[in-house]
Amino acid sequence: MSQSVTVERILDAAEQLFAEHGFAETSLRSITRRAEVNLAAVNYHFGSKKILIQAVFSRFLDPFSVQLSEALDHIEDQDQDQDHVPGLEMMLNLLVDQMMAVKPRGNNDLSVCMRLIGLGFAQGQGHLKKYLQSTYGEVFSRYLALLVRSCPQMSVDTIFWRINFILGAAVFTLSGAEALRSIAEKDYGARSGLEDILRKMVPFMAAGLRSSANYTH
Amino acid sequence: MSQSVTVERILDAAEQLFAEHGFAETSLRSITRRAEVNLAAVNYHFGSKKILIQAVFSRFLDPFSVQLSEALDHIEDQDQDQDHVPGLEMMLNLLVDQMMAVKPRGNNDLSVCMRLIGLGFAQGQGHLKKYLQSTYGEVFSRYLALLVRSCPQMSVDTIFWRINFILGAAVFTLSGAEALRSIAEKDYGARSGLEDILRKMVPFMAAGLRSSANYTH
DNA sequence: TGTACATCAGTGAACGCGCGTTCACTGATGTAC
DNA sequence: TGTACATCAGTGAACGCGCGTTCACTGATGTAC
Repeated sequence: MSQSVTVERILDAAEQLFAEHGFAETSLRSITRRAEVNLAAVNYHFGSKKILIQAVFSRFLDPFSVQLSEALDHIEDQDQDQDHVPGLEMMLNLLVDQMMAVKPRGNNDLSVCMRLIGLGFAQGQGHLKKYLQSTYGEVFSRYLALLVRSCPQMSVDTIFWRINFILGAAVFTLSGAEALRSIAEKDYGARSGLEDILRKMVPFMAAGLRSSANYTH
Repeated sequence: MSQSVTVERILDAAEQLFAEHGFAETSLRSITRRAEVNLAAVNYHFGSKKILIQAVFSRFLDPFSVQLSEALDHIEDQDQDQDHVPGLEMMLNLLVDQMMAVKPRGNNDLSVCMRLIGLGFAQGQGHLKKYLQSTYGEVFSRYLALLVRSCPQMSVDTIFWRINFILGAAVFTLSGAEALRSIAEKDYGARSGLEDILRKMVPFMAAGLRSSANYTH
């Protein structure tokens, strides 16, 4: 193995603990205790806690962004040939497909990664936002451009805010997905997988994006 | 004044710094430095950092929840008399009205409070979620019951998830409202107040809640 | 084949620092007699 | 009116603790001659 087993153990433990308690609230001592490795190993392999946090994101975002990028290539190629614009639901489902397809590791828990994304948006950690922006910003922008093209003609302002609304709905729901699923099961006995939730979002988002009336009060 | 000026100074400073950096990342030393009060004053007046965090929320949520509760009383009374169900847009706009109406303090910045709510959802701070649930859960449930009644007939499962989607859109957008507004202004020169953003959400949310098709893939 | 050296993963113990909290104390104001 | 005591907001300095990071070191493996 090119990567040492210690590195993987640290990343596994860090991923779980960050998702449970947040970045600032998780100490290197708790991570190395769970990983059953020496405290100094984190700074030996990663250099600092900051870089460890970024590495946790890279491990699942790298394969995801590569796959998504290829899917976008495919769509752009098709468009050039046939000159047809993909539907809104198709574009949203594409993202769900890509999320479900990414299986970087055996023990990978998608909802843990979702929770990390949610935390990344909310928590301080300015370095993390800069890192995510500079590393994955381009793929994200490409997807957004295609999504906008699939929306009915509307003002830049309206599109801008509605994209933020759907982003918020996704991040919020998925970062709390674990908890929400158990509430749903307890309250009315519905067991839903992560994919079910994502698919439920599609018509909601499509309808929201399409809604015409700027309701005047 | 019944409340000492020191207490207000601490709450003002804590509110701003929590919103900027998060709860764990903000030290009592930085709060008391900005408030220009003695470090020990926090523990003297509040007892602990935990209770200070809760007090910051109480200061703006208490007046809000009282006003909202009165507005809900009014709607429930009207309904009994006239037996008509308020529209979805009306219910959503009601919430915006209440948010804009609450002016607990002169220097109050609504977007700072919104950001705190967003952080409260995302950050660890288990004690905070318990506190918010036990203190404001009842008003929230009452509003939700009325909102559900205004939705077209649909399954419990669909309603449950869609409520979470709109909650996410609201929390996410408002907690980053300050940053998003400056991006919008820089990118396409549109200046929008907080109320503008909230009103833009109404048709989006109404359309999302109403969307009928459970799009099959 | 044997020896000297380099590289590298990992370790144990300590470093200095900033944290939330505590405590004995001050000084101003109110109250009882 | 004067004195003794109680209450209360606020203070300065220190407490012990857990934090991220550093450093000298070990022991295994690879490489050169």
